[in-house]
Amino acid sequence: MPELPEVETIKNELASHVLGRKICGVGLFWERIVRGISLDEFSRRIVGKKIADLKRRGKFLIFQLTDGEYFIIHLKVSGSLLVSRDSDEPPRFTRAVIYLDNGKIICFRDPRKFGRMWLTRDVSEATGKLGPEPLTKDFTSEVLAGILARRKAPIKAVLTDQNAIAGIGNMYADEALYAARVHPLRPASSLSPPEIKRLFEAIREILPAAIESKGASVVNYYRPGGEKGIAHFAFKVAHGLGGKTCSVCGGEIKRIVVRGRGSYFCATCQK
DNA sequence: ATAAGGCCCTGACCGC
DNA sequence: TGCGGTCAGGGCCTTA
Repeated sequence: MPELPEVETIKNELASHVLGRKICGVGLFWERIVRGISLDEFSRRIVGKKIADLKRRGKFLIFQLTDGEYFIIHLKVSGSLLVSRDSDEPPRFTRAVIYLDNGKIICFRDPRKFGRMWLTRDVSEATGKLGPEPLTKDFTSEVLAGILARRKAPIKAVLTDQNAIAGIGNMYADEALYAARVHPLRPASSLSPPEIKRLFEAIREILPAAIESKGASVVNYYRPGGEKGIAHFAFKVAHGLGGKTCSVCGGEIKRIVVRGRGSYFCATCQK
C-alpha cells in the first residue's frame, strides 16, 4: 500500500529515468484509469511532451510536463510503477505504459484497478483538497493541534483523512498512534497537549525513517526497479506485522475496524 | 460542516 | 484438486 514514504521513494528512484525525457507513446489497457478526459484525448495531449520535473504531494505523484501540462498518478491500494526496456513484455496486471525516448518504459501495474491518472493544466484538479504535508517545516505540533481540535471523529480516521493531513495512510497511522500511545478510537479533539506532542513527534520520526528504508512492502509495493522496501521490518503493530503481543508491555495486539479499515494497536499501552 | 457507510475491483485465502 | 465465499483497502460519492 503506497503511502507517503512509498510514493516519495518511487519519486526519488524514478527521477533519474524520466527527468528530461520525452514521452513518445502511451499504451492504455484499462479504460477507467484516466480521470476527467477520454483515453484518446489523454494520448493526444501527453505524447511529445517532455518531463521537466517530478514531485510528490500527499500520495500523488506529479510529473510536470512541458507546455503547462501535468501528468498525475495515484497508486491507491495496489499500484506500482515499474521501469523496464521497451523491448520487454510489460508485467502482468499492467494497466498503462508510458514510452520514453531513452528506450525505457514505465509500467503502471495495478492488480486491483483502483489506481488513477490525470492529465491536466491545473494540479489542484487532483490534489486541491489535500491537507498540509506532514514533513514540511510549517507543519508543527500547533498546526496538528488545530486540525485535531475541530474533529470529533476517531483520531485514526482523521490521521488518514487526506483533507486533514496529506500522505498518512492505514499503516503509518497505526504506527504513529502506537508510538504516541493513543488509542485509535479516541475522538481527535479529546487528545491532550502531551498526546498531540507525542503524535507529532511520532509522525516526524516514523515517516522519514520509512523513506530511509525505501518504503514498506506489505502487499504489492515495489520500487521502480522491482525491489521491495524494508520499512515494514520496523513495524510494531501495523498490518499485524508486529507480533501477537506488544514489545513494550507484553499486552495483546488487537485488531479493530475503524472507518472500514483494519487497525492494530496495543490494548494496554494505547488508552 | 462533519461523520458514517457503500462502492469500486480482484488476488489471496479459507473451508469443504 | 476445485469450487464458492469472504476479505482488504484509498478515496469518492451519497446520505444523515
